[in-house]
Amino acid sequence: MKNIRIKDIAAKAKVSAGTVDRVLHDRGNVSEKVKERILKIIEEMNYEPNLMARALGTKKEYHFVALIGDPRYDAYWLDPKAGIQKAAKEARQYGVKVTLCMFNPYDATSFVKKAEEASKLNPDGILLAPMFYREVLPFFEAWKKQEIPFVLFNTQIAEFDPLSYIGQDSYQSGQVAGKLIHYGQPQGSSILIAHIDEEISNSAHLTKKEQGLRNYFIQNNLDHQYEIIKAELNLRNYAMFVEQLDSIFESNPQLQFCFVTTSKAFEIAKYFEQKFINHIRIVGYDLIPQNLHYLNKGAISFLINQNPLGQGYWGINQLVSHLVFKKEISAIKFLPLDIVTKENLNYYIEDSMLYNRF
Amino acid sequence: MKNIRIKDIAAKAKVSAGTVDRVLHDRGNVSEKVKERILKIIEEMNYEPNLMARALGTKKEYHFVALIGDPRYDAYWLDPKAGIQKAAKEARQYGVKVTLCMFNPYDATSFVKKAEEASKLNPDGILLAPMFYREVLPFFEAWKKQEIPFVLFNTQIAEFDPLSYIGQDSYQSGQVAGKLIHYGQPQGSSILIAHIDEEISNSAHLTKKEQGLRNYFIQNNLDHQYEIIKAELNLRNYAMFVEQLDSIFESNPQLQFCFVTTSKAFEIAKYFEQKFINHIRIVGYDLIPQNLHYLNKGAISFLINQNPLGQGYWGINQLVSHLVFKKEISAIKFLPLDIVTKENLNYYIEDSMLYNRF
DNA sequence: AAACACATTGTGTCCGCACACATTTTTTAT
DNA sequence: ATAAAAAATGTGTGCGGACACAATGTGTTT
Repeated sequence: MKNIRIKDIAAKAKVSAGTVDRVLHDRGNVSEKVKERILKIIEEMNYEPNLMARALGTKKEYHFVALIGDPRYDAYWLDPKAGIQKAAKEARQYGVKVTLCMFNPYDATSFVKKAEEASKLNPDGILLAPMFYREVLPFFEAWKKQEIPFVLFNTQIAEFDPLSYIGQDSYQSGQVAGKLIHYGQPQGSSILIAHIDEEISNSAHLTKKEQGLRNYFIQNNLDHQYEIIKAELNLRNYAMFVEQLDSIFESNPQLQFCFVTTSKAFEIAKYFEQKFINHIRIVGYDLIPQNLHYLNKGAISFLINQNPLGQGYWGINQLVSHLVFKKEISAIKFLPLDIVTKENLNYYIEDSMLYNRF
Repeated sequence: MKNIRIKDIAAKAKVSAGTVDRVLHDRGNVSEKVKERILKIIEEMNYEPNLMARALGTKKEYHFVALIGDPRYDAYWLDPKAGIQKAAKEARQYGVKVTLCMFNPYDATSFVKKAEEASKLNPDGILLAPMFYREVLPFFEAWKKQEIPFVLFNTQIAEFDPLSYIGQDSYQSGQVAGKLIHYGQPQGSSILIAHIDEEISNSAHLTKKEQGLRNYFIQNNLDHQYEIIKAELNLRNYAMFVEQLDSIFESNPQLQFCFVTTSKAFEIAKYFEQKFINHIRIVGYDLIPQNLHYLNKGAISFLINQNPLGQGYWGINQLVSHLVFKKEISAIKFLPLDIVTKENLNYYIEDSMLYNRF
């Protein structure tokens, strides 16, 4: 049994293909009676359009904008960028163009400026990492009014229903970190939670990671065995950063673990290296080169992979699926919480990430 | 600038589209001179065929056979089967049909019988899990003679170059297990390697996993701190299975870890449950329901995910990519060594993570 | 009843490619 | 030199869908 075509439906309904087409696209100019008959037949025959034929016939062009951090300020953004570009390349032959608007991830003003640029381009869809909560809200409203669908990634924001959110369950990643620490030291331990280099008030996901970790111990009735110390650190002033760490580790000699909620675990590793500290284990996020360096040296025990490349890729992919192929897409797409260590690292880098999962 | 079409190349080369087409498909009947000219232009203009138009235009039907284990004998095979079926469904509209041939994974004769069935169907391609090394070799030869391309998955066999191999690096997964054990007990420990329910002589991957584990400790100069005990166990006779375990744990009271190289970690967990043993940590393979039960209870610490669903999916996908879309495909596709624990489990089983492709 | 507006339905072409078939050019045989 | 065979090249159609446009049909106005 072959696939049902518009022709087949037209034949069964004793109308022409054009009429069926009008019904399919709800373009009107079809009598109620015929419309219902056709609709019923479509239902019965379980018609599914041939997406390739559809894409082939249409010459509509789609223009998407990706609003992401600029890798020149933070190398983390190399991966999302690469993922976006890969998706853009694949979608090019379907008439999709993607413009990158890259902001300074440390500067809200820059974000606003680039978001304005993005708006001015009047794209058919937007993919963005809404790093600055306060600043992004007015844009959400504007895009909604203009009916420009947008997909969020990297940072979850519940409000203002986007077309889709791609990212990780930050809370759950904190739980994973809890497990790794607990498994590494079942008798109990002293843990430093370090939020490095991101404004915590504007970054809900950092708090979620922290909560996930804390709740792991509470839920498992281990909270009296594990002491948790929290620190917000900033690298703008490196001397001060070191000073703060000095003070923390001097006053807490019993510390055995360090959980870094941002991609800056390597900074802690570097500090340990300089101070000849090697008894404190580090769990962090993101497979950026500096982190990998210390992962391979054994200074970092585990990294939780947020698959930034995949996030960028699937972000564009969602836009394409929805707008070009008019497929149903899921409103939220959690990527797996990959536990990465020196031994399985190879399979998480490169663009193998795109193929190896669905 | 739009995509280059055959027409564009034809115009530049001052020939007709038909001639370009002949060159593209190497169908001959083109003079050397013209062929080279066209080839050069194709190169220059960086032509990439429109795959949708290609798939649309051809009415050729493809018939693939998937030769896998029957889930009725071992629930492990549910996942590969599901992955294959998902890929088959997606590929259906390109004229692809997939027939499943499922053998009893504990019975080489059954494998041979089903492999013969598969051959008789004279398919355009075969995806198979070559579980029985000796028995599968003659089929490889036959298929090669018949020019039926085949893709291997699940079990790696180096010889008889298949179109592609999909699976895990078994050796490296042993290394991961080593890391998990070392991290959990840095001072050294006593480890049981359990090969359960598979004939080790016919399953090279079990040995590779073992080697990976052993070498982890050797490479890190820890081999004098970690004592490794090896056991080959069989579940045909459960009483004997228990007896063997009894004897092992009685004579090795210092055991702290158990590394199960097959998907039968839950059998060890069950045994521990019955014997009220809870100080020995288990690392195993495969997210099958029984394993997940004990993972959630905490009896199993980690499972290494072989992503069997993905293996099935990508196996069919490779055949489709190669034969239907005539894409270049990689000869080997290692899937990541996912470290799965209770806390990140959800993201490896939900099929909401089955990303849509376009 | 003719003229017209408007609602409804049908027809044809294009999208890019593959392949069958038609046509032209070149080579070979007589 | 000419016919026949072979090689090289060109042309046309269909795949399934989208959409512009053409062609009906229906009802209203004068």
